[in-house]
Amino acid sequence: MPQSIFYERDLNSAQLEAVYYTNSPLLVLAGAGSGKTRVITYKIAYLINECGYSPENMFAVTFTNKASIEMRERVNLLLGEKVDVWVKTFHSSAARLLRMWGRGLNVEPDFSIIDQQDQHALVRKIVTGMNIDTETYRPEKYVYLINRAKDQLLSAEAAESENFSTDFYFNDVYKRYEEILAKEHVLDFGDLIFRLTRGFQENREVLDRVRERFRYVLVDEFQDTNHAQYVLVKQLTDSHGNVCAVGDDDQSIYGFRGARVENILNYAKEYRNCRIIKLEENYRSYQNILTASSKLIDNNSERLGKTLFTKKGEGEKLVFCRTDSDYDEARFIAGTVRDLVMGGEYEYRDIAVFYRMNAQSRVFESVFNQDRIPYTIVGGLRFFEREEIKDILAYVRLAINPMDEMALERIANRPPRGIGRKTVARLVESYLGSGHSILDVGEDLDIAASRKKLVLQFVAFIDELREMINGQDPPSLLRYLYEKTGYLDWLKRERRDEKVRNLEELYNAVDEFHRNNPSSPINDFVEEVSLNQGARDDEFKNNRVHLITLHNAKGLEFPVVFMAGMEEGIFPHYLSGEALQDQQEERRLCYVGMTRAMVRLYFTAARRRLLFGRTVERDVSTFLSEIPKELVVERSYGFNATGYGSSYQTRFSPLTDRGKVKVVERDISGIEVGTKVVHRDFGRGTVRSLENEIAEIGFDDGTIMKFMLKYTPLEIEGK
DNA sequence: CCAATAAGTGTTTTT
DNA sequence: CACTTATTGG
Repeated sequence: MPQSIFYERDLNSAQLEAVYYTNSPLLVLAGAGSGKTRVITYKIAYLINECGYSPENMFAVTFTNKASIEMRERVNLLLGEKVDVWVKTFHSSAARLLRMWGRGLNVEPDFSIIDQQDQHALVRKIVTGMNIDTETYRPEKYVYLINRAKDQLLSAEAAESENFSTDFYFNDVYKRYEEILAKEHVLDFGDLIFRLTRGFQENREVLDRVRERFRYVLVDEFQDTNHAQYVLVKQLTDSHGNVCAVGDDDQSIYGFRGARVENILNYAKEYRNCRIIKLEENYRSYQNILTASSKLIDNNSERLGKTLFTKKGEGEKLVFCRTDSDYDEARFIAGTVRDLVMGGEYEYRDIAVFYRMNAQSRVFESVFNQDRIPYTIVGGLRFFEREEIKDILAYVRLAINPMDEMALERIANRPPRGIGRKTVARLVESYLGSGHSILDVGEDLDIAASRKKLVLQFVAFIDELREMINGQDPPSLLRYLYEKTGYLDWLKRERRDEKVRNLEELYNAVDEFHRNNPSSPINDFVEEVSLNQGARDDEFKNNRVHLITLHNAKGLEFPVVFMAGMEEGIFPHYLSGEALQDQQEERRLCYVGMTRAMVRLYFTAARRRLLFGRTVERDVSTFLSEIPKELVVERSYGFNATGYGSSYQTRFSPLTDRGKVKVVERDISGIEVGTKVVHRDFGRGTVRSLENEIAEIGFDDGTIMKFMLKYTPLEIEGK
């Protein structure tokens, strides 16, 4: 029984119009914090409850996994049950459709998906193989160009005839790259969209079937679509025009991966009768934050132009603090976080620190650890990008797709089993090279007998794994894989404790996947992971400060936001390019960051910063000079400042100095090595060592910290 | 033929 | 700093 939804109560008039309007294609220009997710979710509910669409007719597409998870949750909440609405990222929808239709869309149904790391390794191999100098002809440049070509729906042949790149070797590299991918049944991220649009073009019946199913399409963050994605949306909708795109040109921050803001403009032109609705009331931030961000973004030209307003009051002034070093910057933020939380008004989870580069998170990690401030890093070195995880998954990949040479090369000798580079090269040459899979390797293999035995053993194991995929449940398969390969033992022998823990965590993830999807084969897990869907979703459950890149922060909001590293060269980043387009994209990124803040917004900049092993001096970011002075108060921190400064350590480190923490000695009986515990702020973990009532605890997310048990808010799990 | 060690080099943002 | 390549020793 669908619960009743009070559209008039929950939505303002512009939002309401956007939800109710169904007569033609709709473009919603939604300013930051103007309730765009609300519009999309209510519109889905409205279409289902009032317009006769069924849930499986709906297709809502987003860019990030985070956004899709959140939207799916909100749709389910609104409709009162788990419904079969497709809410997915572009890439995972494309992967799913390609798998569903397989050869109907001219792809091999067993294809593997490679990420940028794999792409890079492959291109490097190609370039080396061509005997070109990798210094002057850099693999990362070719990866970039290939990806951009695919965003433009340009095959290797088309790229050549259209003179896509003037690089001397580009066309050769791209062609060779495509040959290898085709031979190995491998697709990269760009292919997922490219091959789907091409498949639709070549097989109209399939496209018609898909259109019959998806009768209404909603696109979130439309300003981030690239050409290929734009074409895909058109293919799906131009027959019926049931499409609603939501976006904000001021928040376009993915130009570097082919996103085109112009799509927003073209959309209105190309879809005749397109209706445009602007959402301009901001529900998130106080006026000062809104004014400051508006003034900043005013410096960009070529905007569609929206005027955001809020009914909230002025609110707090923004704060700017210049520190001597990056460490002081982190200490200032840590101290302020502590003050805010001690003040009782905010919790750790209300606070976020934004930065331009992942590398900046290190200092925060170190200082926050010292100061016992619980934090979580969003993005960064992702769990599924770690070496050991990719190794194990490569075994599964190879078992699923025995043509996958990249997977083979990755794990043939991990753990070391006497199958080195040369031997692998020979295998590749005589089998994969001639269209056979690794499973075809037999006695006729032309290498020394001792080595041949090793290879045949390895092949037999992969074959065995392949059989298990259908016969065994994923967790058992994984456990068997750990043991039979000796991978886990190898790591233990090498004392790579963290990697061992990560493999245990991988097992847990597979186990959880299996519980949630009892009938799904491990293939589905691998696919989720390949598309980075497997991101742990418990991030928000724990009460922690969020450390997050500006790009990852899009779509989120926090009462308190720190924007760190506001220094020329870092933000705007010195590699972002001189072109006006690039500068403006950096400014939009700054705008995105600022508009995440609800109540308090802090900027920090360090005079000196240790970057890549070198100390560099930097000026304050020009972006700060674009914000009206009267909205900002300056705070100082450092040797000459009062209050904080170099005396910080002695003043702050014992918690009791602050006078606000009651010290109660805690009962520590029952805690020993191996005990599973729950920390008030840090969540679940296991005691790794215990000495003089000081315990070292390894938390589930991999962080390790030491605590004096008497003073630590710790419970034994389940007690 | 393979693994461990030393020297050298280029550093964004993400599906 | 982290990651790749060159060298040496097993």
